[in-house]
Amino acid sequence: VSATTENPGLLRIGEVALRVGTTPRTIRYYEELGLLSAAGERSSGAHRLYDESDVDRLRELVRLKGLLGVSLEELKALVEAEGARRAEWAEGTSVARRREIVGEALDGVARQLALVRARRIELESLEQELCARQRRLRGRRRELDGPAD
Amino acid sequence: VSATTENPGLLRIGEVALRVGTTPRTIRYYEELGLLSAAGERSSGAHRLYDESDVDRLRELVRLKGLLGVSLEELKALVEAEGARRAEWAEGTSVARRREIVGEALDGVARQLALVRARRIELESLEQELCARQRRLRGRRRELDGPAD
DNA sequence: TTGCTCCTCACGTCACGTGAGGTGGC
DNA sequence: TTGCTCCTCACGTCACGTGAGGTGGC
Repeated sequence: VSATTENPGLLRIGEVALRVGTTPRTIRYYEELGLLSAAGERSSGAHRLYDESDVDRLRELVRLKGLLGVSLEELKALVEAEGARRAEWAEGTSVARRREIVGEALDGVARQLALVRARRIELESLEQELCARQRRLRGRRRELDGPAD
Repeated sequence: VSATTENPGLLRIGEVALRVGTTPRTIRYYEELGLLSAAGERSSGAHRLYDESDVDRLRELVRLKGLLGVSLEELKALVEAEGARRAEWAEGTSVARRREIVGEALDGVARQLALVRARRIELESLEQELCARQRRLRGRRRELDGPAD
């Protein structure tokens, strides 16, 4: 709820962890691996400070890691490739190179979609089985409650 | 492909791992934790032998662990509770007790369904976002390929 | 006898959790 | 000054991976 007095919109690591649904330890670990930029310049030993864009980025990392089921190393490669494409695109380049960039981005999206769809299909199958068990159990409960024959 | 000569339908740990899509190390670890019965009696140092029902049980454990996202300790509690209910049911008991057993089973199924549905909904949301990105990228690709104005 | 898979330690790894002891901003 | 959160080691944990050295069945 409270931030630093002189830095209006900035959050400390505990607040960020709360908002994203993770822990300070995890945030420091991701920074150590190079998944998060090092939270601005920081005199060593000083508190880390984050803004809203840092919160968004972290939330997306946590989400992708959980839903795609990839390692942190794979996740880092994934977001770095995406970042490199965006940077090169914004920098301005030839139409031929832009076509390549779009192609690589489409490949990346296709790989992620394959992972997500496979998991969703398996989850739906398990969900159907659980629903079937639920119906059978409710049937048994009705039998036990009143065999009103 | 080959089993032991004198024990017709039995499989060794490597074959089981292949069929289930896991590793011998994981199977031994699950046995150590008590998730798998100790693969029959075994003179110490002898090879572990499994039948089809062991394969099915292991496959289900691996599947539930991956899809529910629970720890092995939680998974053990889950399947042990289920086993205890089935055992007590088969043993034969009062109608009142049977009602309780069905109620507990329904609670367990409801908890698993909640986990599965939450994950499925999050996956569907990510899938929609990825599809939207895919459409935008395909749009850009068409623009780059031929601005046939 | 030669390979093959298996066995049991036991140390390594990944993604953090959890104190230990200390510093910094309201 | 008192709490609070923060800091940096650094060891612990969970779910295995990975050799090291050895035994057992075709």
